Amino acid sequence: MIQLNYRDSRPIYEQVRDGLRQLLMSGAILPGEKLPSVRALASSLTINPNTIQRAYEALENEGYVYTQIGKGTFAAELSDVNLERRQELLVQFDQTASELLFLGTPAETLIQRLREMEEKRND
Amino acid sequence: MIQLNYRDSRPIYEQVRDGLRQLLMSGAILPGEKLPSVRALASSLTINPNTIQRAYEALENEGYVYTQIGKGTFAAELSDVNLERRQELLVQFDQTASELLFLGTPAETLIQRLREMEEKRND
Amino acid sequence: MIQLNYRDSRPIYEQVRDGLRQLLMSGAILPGEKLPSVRALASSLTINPNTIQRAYEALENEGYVYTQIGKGTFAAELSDVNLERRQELLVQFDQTASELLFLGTPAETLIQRLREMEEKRND
Amino acid sequence: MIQLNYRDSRPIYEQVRDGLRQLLMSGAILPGEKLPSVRALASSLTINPNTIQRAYEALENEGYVYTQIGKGTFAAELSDVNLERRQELLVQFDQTASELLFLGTPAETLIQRLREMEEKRND
DNA sequence: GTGGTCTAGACCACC
DNA sequence: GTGGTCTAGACCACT
Repeated sequence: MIQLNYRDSRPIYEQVRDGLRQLLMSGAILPGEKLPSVRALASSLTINPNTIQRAYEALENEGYVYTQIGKGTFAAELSDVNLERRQELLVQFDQTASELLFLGTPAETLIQRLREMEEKRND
Repeated sequence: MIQLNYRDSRPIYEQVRDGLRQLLMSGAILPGEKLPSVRALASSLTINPNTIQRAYEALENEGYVYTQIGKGTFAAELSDVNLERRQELLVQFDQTASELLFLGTPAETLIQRLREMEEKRND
Repeated sequence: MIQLNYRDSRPIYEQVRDGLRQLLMSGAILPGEKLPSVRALASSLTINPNTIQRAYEALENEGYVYTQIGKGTFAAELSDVNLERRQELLVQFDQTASELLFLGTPAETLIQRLREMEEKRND
Repeated sequence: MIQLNYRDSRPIYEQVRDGLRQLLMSGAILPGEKLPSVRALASSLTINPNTIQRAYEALENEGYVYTQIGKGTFAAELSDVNLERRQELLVQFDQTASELLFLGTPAETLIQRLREMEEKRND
């Protein structure tokens, strides 16, 4: 379900957070659906529950999930995702794209990639 | 020359690395040109030379600069920049863009941003 | 009657408690009037009766309602509301206001807000 | 320096966070000044460093402090405090004030309190 | 020496 | 059973 890479310099909770975000984006987990419990996911990834907890907390701050104490953690609606997160992504998009252009990547190459992603989403 | 932001959560050496990369990308430092010496830059930013050293090492690993022992550090040719770095950037581009699309950003918005960046580069 | 927000981090029983307090404050439930029975409210909100029970207990501790065994729960007179609750609110008022002032909010802004609330109450 | 109350239902890290915020607001810690190290404060309050860490993290999210890894945690400028925090406070102000008014507290009483706080700040 | 992350294990509040 | 908090103790990255 989620791939952890212990050689990666990114902390584990960030890898979990990003992996879950990916699952939410891919539609593998739909809005309103329950995410695995902290303990369940921890044992399935054989890491400590506290680490999962941090990942869930981070996703909640971004607006991707909400939690009901005593009930569980659930996928939120798209519209609930933070404006902050959106802005963060735009900044990152600009930085990445401008370096790619600088390194000689033709803008058309990037544009085509975007169009492909869009198509895939509409499948 | 380089703006350090101590409130930024990124470590100083990453800020220096990114700042220098920016200078290289903007054309402020041209291929073949000598970068300031480790000590000079350290004292001008009033930080530890070791921190500058780490930044230079990172840029060398990316292929943005090369070092001639006893001579100094110099800006490399574009074509020398690592394929790894290019790959890394493409992956990041895809991840960022797909999340933006997922969050409802129209592909056209991103494409327009790309076109604007390209124009700016050709000024 | 009461809006539950499952994305709110507050526990359900606090949301019920605050919602009822709001109804009492707005005059929707007048002193002496009977509140809905625990079971009725529970089924109307489709939550567990225990949760409603906790909310009613909390309001009784604050002095906002009183319970007659076998009869039901009733809205109390204003004068019966706990001094403790009043004290608690004053402390919170001071803390909140002083931080707002510290952050540069002009006292006049806060005073105007107070005057507007007062007017609304007298409608 | 900071008073912990183990009977309080608020978690310890929130009490630490609020206590520190108070110290920042009172001018006991000035912008740019270094806060005690995580370990130092932990041992002085005889609680776990992780708990202090959470408090510092929360204050950083609010914009009250910034941290330099390897250096320490420092008090930020007022202007860096989050808009979110400001809005949160306004909501709390309105809720508290309206309940106080409902309970019969004259608006003039609250206004006078505000004026006194303002005077104290200008000493 | 500083903050950041992680584990193991525990207890609590909520539903 | 679920998430939230806390402790004790450890290791790592950064300066």
